[in-house]
Parts: sequence; C-alpha cells; structure tokens
Amino acid sequence: MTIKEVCEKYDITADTLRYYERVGVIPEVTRTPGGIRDYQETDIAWVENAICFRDAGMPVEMLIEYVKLYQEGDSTIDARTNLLKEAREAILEARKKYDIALEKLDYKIGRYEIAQKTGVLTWTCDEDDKKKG
Amino acid sequence: MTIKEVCEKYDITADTLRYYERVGVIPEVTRTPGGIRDYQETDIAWVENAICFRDAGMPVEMLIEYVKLYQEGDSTIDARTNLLKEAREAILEARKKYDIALEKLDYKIGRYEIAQKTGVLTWTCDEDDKKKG
DNA sequence: TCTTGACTTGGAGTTAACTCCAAGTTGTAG
DNA sequence: CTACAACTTGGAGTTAACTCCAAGTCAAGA
Repeated sequence: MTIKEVCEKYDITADTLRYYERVGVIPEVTRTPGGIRDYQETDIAWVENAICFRDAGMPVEMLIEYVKLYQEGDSTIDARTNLLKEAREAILEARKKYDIALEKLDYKIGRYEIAQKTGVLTWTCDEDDKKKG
Repeated sequence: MTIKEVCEKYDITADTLRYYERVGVIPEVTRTPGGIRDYQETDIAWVENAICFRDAGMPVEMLIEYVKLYQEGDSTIDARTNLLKEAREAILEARKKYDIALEKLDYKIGRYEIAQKTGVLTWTCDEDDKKKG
C-alpha cells in the first residue's frame, strides 16, 4: 500500500504519516527496493493505533515511548502495561470532563431553544451564566 | 475574589486567566478602583464555563465568538444557539473517539495482564498489533 | 512612611503537533 | 527513452494555546 492510499484510507496527510515515522510514533515502514514506503498489514496496524490513540488525546511522546519499549522486546512488558494503564486513566479523566461540558451545553441549548420558540427570554443570559453556567 | 484565589480555586495560572480575558474568552473582569481584578460571581461563572469548555477541547476561537455574540445582545440568540449546537456535535464526536481508544486499550491491557500473570506470552505482540490492534 | 509582595500591562518566547519547502529520486505511461 | 507525477529527505515554518518577562503600580503590615 502506498503512502497515498494510506492517507486516503485514514484521512490523514502524507506529511503526518512521515512525521509519525520520523519521530517514532510508529516503527519504520517497509520500503520498496527503491526506498519508497510500501505499507504492509503490520505497518498499517501501527498507523491505525497511532491515529486512534492520538484521536483520544494521547500525547505523541507517549506513543513514541510505547514503540520504543515494544522494540526492546519482552523484558518491557511490565513497562508497557503500566504505560497503557496510565493512558487509560488519562482518557477516562478526559472523558469525564467531556461529559460535564455536554451537560452544561445541553442545559444552555435547552434554555436558548425555549427562548427561540416562545420569542421571549424568560431569563437574562447574565442570570443564566451567573447562576447556572 | 482576587486573581490568586481564582487560580487556586480552579487550579489554573494567573497568566492563563489574564490571557483568557485579553483575547476575549471571558468578558472583562470587574476591577477595584486601583485597577486590580476583583472577580465577582458573574466573572467567576464565565471563568468556570471557559475552563469547562476548554477541558472538553472546545477551541479558544469558539469561546471568543460566543462571548462576542453574547455581548451583542438578544439579536444573536440564534447564532449563539447554533454555535453551542456545533460545539455539542464536536464534543460528541470526540467522545466517540475516546470510547474507541478505550476499547482498544482495554483489549491490549487485558492481553498484557495475562502475559504477566502466566509469565507466558501466548501471542506475539507483533501478531497482536497486526491483527487486533 | 517604607518595604515587600502581589498586582498591572504589552509584548516576546515556548511547546506540541503538525505542515510546508526545496532539491533530488523513483516509477509508470507514451 | 523521455516526461512527469509521486515519491524521498532534512530542515524550516506555522498554529493554537499558553507561558514568561520587564518595567512599573498598588496595598497591607512594621
């Protein structure tokens, strides 16, 4: 699979893919004899992981560390487990914050929609932002 | 409430609070006659909102836009509602990605824990990353 | 009143994560 | 064999969101 195909498949730029490889977010990608990237199943799995975890806010540094440990072999299994657990906690924490924001948004949207429907503001925005967020 | 107290209450730096005010993420804060920030209930509500929405990944630009619309008065209620709905969609989208990452993490952690308990790798990490992510 | 520490401003600097660029190489279609 | 698009590299540039700094002002205690 060419870099272009991978880009299209995952809606990501070639620059980002090359950057991920360069800094070690993914291991070195398989090449053709001419030196052109030819993504194999394994390479693609790493790309998929990288995108998935980046999408969840996991820092590039952490992914680099994971790949480094992975390449050091079985002796790093404990370290890798810990790293993954740490990432899990961070993601759970972040998700909690998303839920709180959603609640707040829903409350505000609800208020605004009533105002729109009735054409009347039964409350001042000031009051709303002051008392209920 | 002084800037320091607000910092401590929300675990945020004074620089960030001043930055938020400067760029318009929150409206101008009440001052003492001497020009020193003296956060009132309303000011604090804005700070709380800003932190909450930033924590959910809402871009600073969007918060600035909301405050701008808010200050223009009731004629911008439709625009504000749309903005909030847009933010809501973005947060829902992001949260979905967090859930996917969590699933992947849980799967990997489960595998690693079995390896740790039994002291045996019944699978190669390569295989794991290749086939199951 | 003096000191001392927290506050003020505008502007410059930093960080993470890309994103772009120039100059050169590869590979496919005609 | 020749174009020509797509690929390669190292390195520089950009963006969002802070974060820090210098020079000066304010306010509470001795």
